Amino acid sequence: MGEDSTNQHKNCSCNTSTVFKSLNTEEQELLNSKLRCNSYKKGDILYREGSRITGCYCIQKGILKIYKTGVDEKPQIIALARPGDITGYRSVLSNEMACTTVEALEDSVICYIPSEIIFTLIKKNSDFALSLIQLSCKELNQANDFIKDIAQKTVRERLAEIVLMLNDTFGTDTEGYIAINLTREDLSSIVGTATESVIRILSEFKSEKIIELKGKKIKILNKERLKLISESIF
Amino acid sequence: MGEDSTNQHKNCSCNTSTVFKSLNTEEQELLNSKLRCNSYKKGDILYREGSRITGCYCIQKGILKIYKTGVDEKPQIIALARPGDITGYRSVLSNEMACTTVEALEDSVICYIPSEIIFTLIKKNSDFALSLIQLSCKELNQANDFIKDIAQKTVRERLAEIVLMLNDTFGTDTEGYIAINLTREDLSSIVGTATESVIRILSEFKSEKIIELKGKKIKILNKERLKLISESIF
DNA sequence: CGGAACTTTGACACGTCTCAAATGCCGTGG
DNA sequence: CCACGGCATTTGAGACGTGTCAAAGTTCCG
Repeated sequence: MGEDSTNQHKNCSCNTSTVFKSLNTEEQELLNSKLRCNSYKKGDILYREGSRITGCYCIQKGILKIYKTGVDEKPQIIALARPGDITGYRSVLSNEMACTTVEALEDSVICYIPSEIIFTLIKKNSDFALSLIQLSCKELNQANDFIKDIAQKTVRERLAEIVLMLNDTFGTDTEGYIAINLTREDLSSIVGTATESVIRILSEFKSEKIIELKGKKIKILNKERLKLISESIF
Repeated sequence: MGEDSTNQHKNCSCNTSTVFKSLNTEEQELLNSKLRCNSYKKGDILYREGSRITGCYCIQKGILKIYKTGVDEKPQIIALARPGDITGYRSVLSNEMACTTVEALEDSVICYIPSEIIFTLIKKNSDFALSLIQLSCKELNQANDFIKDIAQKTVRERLAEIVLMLNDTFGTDTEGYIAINLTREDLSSIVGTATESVIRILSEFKSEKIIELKGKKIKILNKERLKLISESIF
């Protein structure tokens, strides 16, 4: 994991990623001088839950799946990360072991940012610190929303919601299919249900002409309907 | 709500609360000069989901219940806050509407801290900023853990877990009962289940001599057993 | 081309929710 | 101080959603 280690600072999306946008030129150069971009192949693990990490990761290309391991080693996907997102900052800033496992869903290019730089930038630039706070607050709110959903909604409603979220987050390819390849198992581990339930409900959606399926790919045909389902309105 | 508004800075737990511990004397005085302590009665609402808040709240005395409103107005409790905890900082820092409703579970004394002070302190003191980041990261991790639990564990397991959490967080009175009064409905809204399910499982625990019940009060008799249940080990 | 991993379908069991009704508790007002 | 009404708790019965297990079909990739 992590072969092809290079220092190709140019065009690193770290500089334009929302949390880093508050850095001035000098600080950006400091950041660039310490970055290290690595390539990962589909299935590679960036780090595992419980391991110590010494920096955080900014995605340049690819998609990461971030999960916690539950009962019987069953994974619960907490988030998906795409280019521009950063991960690992939580454990770095709290100086704790990683609380999630992070795995590449596709071949990816990821920038490694050593902890010291993060701490230095927080000290130097309070706007950057504020951006980080806002980022974690945003994620916290999303997490709390999902707790509400998973506690109150049916699997069908949650699945509708997740499909909409994937569509908004990852966009669609030229044919209109959502631009992310998730196994049914991954999907079930996001929704918080059994793989078979995801399969059954997806084919219900299909026969109701709400979505179209081609292998792992999903295309939304009736976004309005999906939205109503996700909001428990029939 | 919020009668008895005074400026009794003395002994305000804000100063010793973890996030404020990194302030120097001068900064603490600045903070104190802007605080405003209010009393709230059981059932009072500090603020509602969707409303704009202009500061955050530090609990001196009492317990707050923090919840989101879901389908059919059904509340989902996201957190309970006790003396020393602060709430509302998330919406303040992101400059967004409140994403939760906060209600006093008991008669409480709460310090109001205007937004400007928080922003000023972040600018002046990067350690304070770091503390805030760490706080939100901690809450984020707890939220993610709970997502994993609610997605994978049974109601029985989650209830065991919540009872243990309440015991650790709020301690016990002289008789050994957990020092918090929650209705069965509140409990169900934390665990994410129906009120009747909470009642049934609590009486199971009781007949299995794992807990003792006296009205709303719960006393843990067999902590080890409860821990095993919460970890899906039979 | 072969094997492994993933997907799909069916049958079934079980946990949990819902609804309904009875009981218990508590504060209010007479 | 007691009676009342309202709210919380408890218990039961039944329905429904979801998880589990098993087996067959399909896709993917070396």
